[in-house]
Amino acid sequence: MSMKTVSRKEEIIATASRLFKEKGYVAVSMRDIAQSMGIKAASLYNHIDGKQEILSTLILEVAHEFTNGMNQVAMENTGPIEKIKSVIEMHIDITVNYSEALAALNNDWMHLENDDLKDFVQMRENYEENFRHIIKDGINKGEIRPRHPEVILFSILSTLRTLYVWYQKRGKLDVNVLKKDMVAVLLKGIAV
Amino acid sequence: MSMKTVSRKEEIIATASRLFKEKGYVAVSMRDIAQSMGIKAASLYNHIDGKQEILSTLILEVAHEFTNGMNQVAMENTGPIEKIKSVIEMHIDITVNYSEALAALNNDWMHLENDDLKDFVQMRENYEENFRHIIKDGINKGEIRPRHPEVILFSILSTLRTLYVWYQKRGKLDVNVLKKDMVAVLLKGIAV
DNA sequence: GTCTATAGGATGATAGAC
DNA sequence: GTCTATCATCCTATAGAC
Repeated sequence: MSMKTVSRKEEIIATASRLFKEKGYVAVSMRDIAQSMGIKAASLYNHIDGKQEILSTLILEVAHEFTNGMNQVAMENTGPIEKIKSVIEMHIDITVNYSEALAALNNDWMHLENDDLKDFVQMRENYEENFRHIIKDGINKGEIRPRHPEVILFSILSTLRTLYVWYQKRGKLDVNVLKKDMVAVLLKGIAV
Repeated sequence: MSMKTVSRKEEIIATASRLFKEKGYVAVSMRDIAQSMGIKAASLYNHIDGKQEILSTLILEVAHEFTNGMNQVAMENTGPIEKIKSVIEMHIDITVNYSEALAALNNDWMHLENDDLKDFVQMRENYEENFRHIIKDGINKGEIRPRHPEVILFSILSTLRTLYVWYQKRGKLDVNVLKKDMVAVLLKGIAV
């Protein structure tokens, strides 16, 4: 039985995530990150290549989680409504597990460079396209109301993507209550 | 009959808004803004006090719009559902009119300083508190389903606050169609 | 693995000429 | 109202001692 060993690199990335969440990637300096760890900025470079590597490691790890999660849902042998329910729950699970990294993913992805940027944008487009397909399928099968698919897609995704902000602020609601209410609100609306 | 005169200061703020939307406040330099206008950075200071003034002018103008809009809705002599409908429509109207400034309001408000920051946070809290009150009132009166009020509040607000991203990306849907579908989706959900 | 020192460049802002 | 020149400061990153 061994404790999980947190490498210095992982520690740097975790510290940076917290700072990025507060001020954003560009406004956080290597000195800020180092100071938060009680060392000097130059020491960081013994463990990482540079500031960019922190950002791309942080973002791409979570982006892959979303991509994998969505691909699994797309392959489920269930109906559209059940799939959307799965997407919502998957999104909530990832939010809870990676809550610190989600700010950078949502707000600082445009500061990725070269292939990292391309990969991220591609994954994001695929994700949305998968979701869009589920919604259109649901409308065709009469399980989803015939509203503009983009409005439905955008409405649900906005809520899910911003969840990390509220999940922290509101004293961490119970995950199962959150899933239940969120699914109900997004699927059934709020009006009686 | 005279054309609206756009002062140099307004031009600076409009240019900055566009740049802030792409890269964020911190990543945009005074040189970037000046170059976009075809002048040198030093010339900007003849019209504005500094970079901070651009940000605070930009954000606080829109923040006041939201505050005034919400205060008007709160004073309406109607029921909770009608009030929420009004909030949604008001939010869409402001999004359409100030689409360039909303990125900074949503993503860069933390870079405001001193009283500007305090004022913004205060306005935002009041706004949310007004909205929360409408929702709780609706639940009490049986017009809104008895879900966790924070989930309802967060779900609607997230969608409305992110609208500016989608409104631009999706080739500017017709505003009235958008209002109708958005109200329907948020109030009645998506499931048949 | 951390330090000090520093290179090399970008940044916000000012002074003063035109 | 815009320019050039410049200051003081901050930034990422590297070199080399310990």
